[in-house]
Amino acid sequence: MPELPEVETIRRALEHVLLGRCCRGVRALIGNLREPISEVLLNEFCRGEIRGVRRRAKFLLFDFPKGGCLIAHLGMTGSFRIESADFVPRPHDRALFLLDQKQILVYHDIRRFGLLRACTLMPGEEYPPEFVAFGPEPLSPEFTGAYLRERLIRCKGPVKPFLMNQKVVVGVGNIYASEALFRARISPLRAGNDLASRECATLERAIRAVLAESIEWGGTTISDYRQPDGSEGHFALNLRVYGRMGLSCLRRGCRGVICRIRQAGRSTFYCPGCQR
DNA sequence: CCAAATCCCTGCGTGC
DNA sequence: TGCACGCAGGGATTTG
Repeated sequence: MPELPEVETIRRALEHVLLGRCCRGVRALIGNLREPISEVLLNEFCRGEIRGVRRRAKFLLFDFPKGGCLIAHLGMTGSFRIESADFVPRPHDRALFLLDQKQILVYHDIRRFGLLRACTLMPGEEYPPEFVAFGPEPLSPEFTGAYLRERLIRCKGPVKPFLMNQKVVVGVGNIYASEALFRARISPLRAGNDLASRECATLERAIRAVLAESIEWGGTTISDYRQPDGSEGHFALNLRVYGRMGLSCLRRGCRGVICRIRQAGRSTFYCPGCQR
């Protein structure tokens, strides 16, 4: 569930709590994630002062001395929280980062689609090598209507799954792809190469707007997602199509009813009345 | 090379 | 009450 706005919300909260703090060791608990948690590598590279908490795509990066870096992904159900050193682990807690001041950063993930991986970055290397194929950040200047047009022109398939391809643009998942297309009034079924330049520009602005707005609201809490302090994000109130199957379209003057269809194995929500 | 399908995983809601 | 089933979906992998 966590897409860019949720991960960015978590990043900001963790940065606030963790920057300058010290990690003295890591403990892996029962249960592998997407790949096994290497306690050995985590203890080698994720130790000492936490010098940065960054985000790229839906990944969080924690910077440590000597280029040490923790790559974390929340998958569908991952979350971080802070506990005191004497807490009793809960079911689905997967890893403990032992901090100073008798605190522990806990990584919790019910469905184990998440990832915790330690690596080292070479001097001057901003991101781990596995990130090279990523598309631009949607809130960065590189993400323009012209760029989107250039990519869409070679896309024969429907535009909605295309927006969720991290090689095209990162951070857009199932919820915000539907929401952005609604705002741009473009049907999710349209072939990418069918979109006019104007529509690409509209779509680019819609993606930016919906993501930026959601960050302001602290992300969308659908089921598991929580901010690190346990509070919910409130963007769910602003969702206009996602999860609204059978309900009437919220666009003024539109009498349409929101449909749910299946695209590339995922639910897509849209209004056939005003998305063309 | 691209796109669609499959798999991973667990909790929850539904229907019988 | 209990159980089978479908669904949720990010991303890696497989298949077409």
